[in-house]
Amino acid sequence: MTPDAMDAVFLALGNATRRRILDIVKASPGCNVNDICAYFEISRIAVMKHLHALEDAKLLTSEKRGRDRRLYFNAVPIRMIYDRWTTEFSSLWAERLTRIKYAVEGASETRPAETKPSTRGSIKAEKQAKRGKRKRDG
Amino acid sequence: MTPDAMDAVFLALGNATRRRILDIVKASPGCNVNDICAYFEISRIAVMKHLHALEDAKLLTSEKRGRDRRLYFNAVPIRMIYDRWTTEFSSLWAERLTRIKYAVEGASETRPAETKPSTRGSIKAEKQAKRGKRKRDG
DNA sequence: CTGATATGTAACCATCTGGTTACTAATGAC
DNA sequence: GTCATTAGTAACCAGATGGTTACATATCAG
Repeated sequence: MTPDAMDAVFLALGNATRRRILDIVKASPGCNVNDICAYFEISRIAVMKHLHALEDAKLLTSEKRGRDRRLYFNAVPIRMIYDRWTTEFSSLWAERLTRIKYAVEGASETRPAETKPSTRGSIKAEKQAKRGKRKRDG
Repeated sequence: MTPDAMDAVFLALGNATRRRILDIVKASPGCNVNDICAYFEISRIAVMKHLHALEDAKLLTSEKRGRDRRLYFNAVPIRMIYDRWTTEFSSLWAERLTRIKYAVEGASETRPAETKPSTRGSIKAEKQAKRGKRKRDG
């Protein structure tokens, strides 16, 4: 799953109205735009923008049927994130809250420090000031 | 999990830089702000804003230690969404892609229609027009 | 055809987002 | 104490987001 696709999915889900729309379409597949509008106080155009966002994220599919646009829920993107998380973070599901414990109790003096800080890039100044001295290594 | 909390989590995850930051902190718990900055070309202030967003979403915790702010990953919010999805959408994990098939093949004449369209709210006009006249006569 | 319904498009506006620079404050090393 | 380092705050800016109104098009019911 490309980062852009992921952005689209998370951003689409990052709005309560859109999550509600998703729930509604999931509950009544084949409904049209006005059906969705009936649930909200915002304008039809606003609803359509939400629908576009959800379609961009591929969380909804739609099909033109006469005057209507029929809407359907699509679980695939959620499934893909689900899969990523279950693999990516699977160890954490096992650990549960142990990371919190670590953060509070375990971290006193040790600093695991960096893993691969590549560029040491400098925006303007700020990092230029660092050139002279370096410490904390020996 | 409150809708606002959910918004915060999804919006925090809806940005590739923030997801990368999350990965970095997860890989090196206890790192400080400058450690994170070393991975990016953007300014430290921009990184801090991302860190604030992640802390708002409770995806990161931090602890002030001398000059440094030490950062730790927190899996709880992701775990909660994970749990919501596995229960909320569990049937869909079974169905897999059948909803797509339905959308393309199954939906021909039937319209499951609404489930509880409440208000029939009207923003300004648009829905007012549904009772009386029309204007498109010129 | 006439007119109502359903969707689509365009232009506008306020606020949020993600970035910047400039400056301030606290702490650690010598 | 002095000064570099780390973090925080404030003000600014371009572009995205989420909302609006006005208008346009397409289809369905007579």
